[in-house]
Amino acid sequence: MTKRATIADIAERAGLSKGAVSYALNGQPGVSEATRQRVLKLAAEMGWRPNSAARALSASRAGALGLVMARSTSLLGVEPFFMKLLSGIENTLAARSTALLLQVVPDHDAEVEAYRRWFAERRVDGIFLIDLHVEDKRVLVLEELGLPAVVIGGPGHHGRLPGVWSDDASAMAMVVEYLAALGHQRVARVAGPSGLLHTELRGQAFADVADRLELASAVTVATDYSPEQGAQATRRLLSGSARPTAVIYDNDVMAVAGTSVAHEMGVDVPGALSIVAWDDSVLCEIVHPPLTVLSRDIIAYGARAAERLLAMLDGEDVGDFEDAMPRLIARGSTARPPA
Amino acid sequence: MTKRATIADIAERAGLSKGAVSYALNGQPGVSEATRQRVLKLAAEMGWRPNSAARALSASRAGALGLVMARSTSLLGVEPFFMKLLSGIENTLAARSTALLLQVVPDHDAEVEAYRRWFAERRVDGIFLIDLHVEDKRVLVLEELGLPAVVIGGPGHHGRLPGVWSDDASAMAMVVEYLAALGHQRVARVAGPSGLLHTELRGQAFADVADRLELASAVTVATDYSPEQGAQATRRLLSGSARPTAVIYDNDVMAVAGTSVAHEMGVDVPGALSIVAWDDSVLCEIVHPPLTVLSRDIIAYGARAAERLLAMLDGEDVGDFEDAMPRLIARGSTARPPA
DNA sequence: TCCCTCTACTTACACGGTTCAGTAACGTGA
DNA sequence: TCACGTTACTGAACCGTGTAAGTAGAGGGA
Repeated sequence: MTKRATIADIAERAGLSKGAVSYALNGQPGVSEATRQRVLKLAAEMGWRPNSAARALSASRAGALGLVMARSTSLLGVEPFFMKLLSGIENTLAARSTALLLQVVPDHDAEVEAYRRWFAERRVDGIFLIDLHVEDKRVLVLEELGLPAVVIGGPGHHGRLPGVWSDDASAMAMVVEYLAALGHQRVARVAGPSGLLHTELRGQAFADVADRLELASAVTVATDYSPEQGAQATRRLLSGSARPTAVIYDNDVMAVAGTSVAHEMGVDVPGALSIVAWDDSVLCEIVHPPLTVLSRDIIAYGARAAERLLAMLDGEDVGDFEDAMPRLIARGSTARPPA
Repeated sequence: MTKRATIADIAERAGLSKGAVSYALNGQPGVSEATRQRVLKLAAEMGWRPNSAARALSASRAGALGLVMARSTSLLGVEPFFMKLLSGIENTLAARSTALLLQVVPDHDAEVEAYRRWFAERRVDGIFLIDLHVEDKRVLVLEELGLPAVVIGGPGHHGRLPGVWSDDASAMAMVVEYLAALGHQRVARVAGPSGLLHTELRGQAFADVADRLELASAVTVATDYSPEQGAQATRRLLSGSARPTAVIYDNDVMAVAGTSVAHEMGVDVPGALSIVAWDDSVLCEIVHPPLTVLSRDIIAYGARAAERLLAMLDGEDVGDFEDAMPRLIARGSTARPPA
């Protein structure tokens, strides 16, 4: 059982007062350079680390940020997106030795409840808000509480909170233009849940570009992001009379599920059907054929969000941030449509 | 901007001292029932919640538990296992309003560093240790620090810390016996990283049961759990002269990757090759054919671990816990071997 | 010599909750 | 009437840091 040293212990060993030791440790003026070095050396020897509770109490700063994931248990963890985002956030936070509090809840009501509790208990200094919805009530709650937050998602619907997003509309245009250039006239889209802002933005962009390019058909099917619904949507699309020759999936797991359904129905990919997945992951590379994807650096994306939230807590006036546009990585799942 | 009430605010409004209010709020004797009700009502009205830092400082208890994930970025988030485990842990913690601190690091050295920091800063009261290795140095560090912890993994190699595990050896025996009963004589195993305890336990069990059943061949290929290596291992196995007729994969994503490789090489599943995946997920259900799996209730598993860690912090003497044996769910990927 | 400034500290208090040691007020039994 | 116990509180100390305010001593200029 290791003992944990306090400032008082160091002060006693150094023959100084607690105050002087505190100044020395925090790089504040008020102690001589010789004393400072002596104190720092002593503190390192004794393995001193500030007690986070004491510091939080004194500074009225928790030294922690919070992230709540509202996900039904069935959807949980099938998408690599979150773990990558978390990893990116962590990289930045660890460097500033700020902790991350995580909570998994079933819905937005529970999420709001978690925010209120964290706020009232002063557990966190700020929040990462993910899965932004259209007219998202969570934004209102955070604004009302005055709890600093960065919204991962946008543009729009994030109120006065700074947002971080990637340009989904342009990316969607790029994909559809690419498919049209290959000769596809009947393009379908297997979308995420309809309340989600980026689902709506992509949907709008999809309709706009299909209109502009005068495609013969541009159908959208809404899902809950789960592979089951992705498979089901694919079955429906491939069973219809005017079967699409290309399908764009809103996430990687649905694209993998869709590819599997195509096999099952004897539809050749990419000979008879081209497939594009939004967000890359190892999954997309190992299915047969490997999937053409829209790839983002999600880890960097998380890091950007964390940097902005930290800057916000330092009193900086941070604005919105638009990440680099997703890259289109063509693999084996896209080709010219059948003649 | 909502204001946060303190005990002093309540005391003033109630015309009492801070001490009396504290007794009333915590159900301690020393106040009349009438006063207690008045204080509780006032506290609810004012939206009072204990300041976690103040309580932590006073009680020398952080009110938080920690979990560190040591994973290389490429492996990150492809396995549904962790999110389910987290969800199970959270369910239990939320009920006791204990927070969970999460950190993602690249390796065990960084993980140990995180433990030391959390301990020195008094940020957490306990730790969930995951991915137990053979002769795991993290166990030694936690024991040395005297930081309470529950080890998710075992049996064995978890020192004096309580462990929570599922009976992988019996499960492995069950699967191999099932395959042998179908008529398979050449069974292969695509395993996880060799240092991991459950990889070793499963490997030992695999060898034992193959021996006992006098199988013609029982090869094991080690991987890093990634779908790439799963695919590569499958290619090697299917290219050899004495090709196996059944393969057991240590996780779901490698099994999916392996199925894809079989398609790519024109090997029919399950006609020419049977496939079994360890740990179920939606992924296994949506590939073609759906995979026969070993299924565990991972959410419940996480909940059990959390309950035990909380009990430990309450001073109870908790022992080890062996979870229910994984269930074998036969789907379309297993059949009699070719004649 | 006196006064002023600067350095290098010390002292004291605040943060918000818990808890221990009093202490009035009241009832009770002899 | 007094000793005694109980109830329902109050006041103060404590947890470990951070920081504003105060102070001794040195040094310098007139």
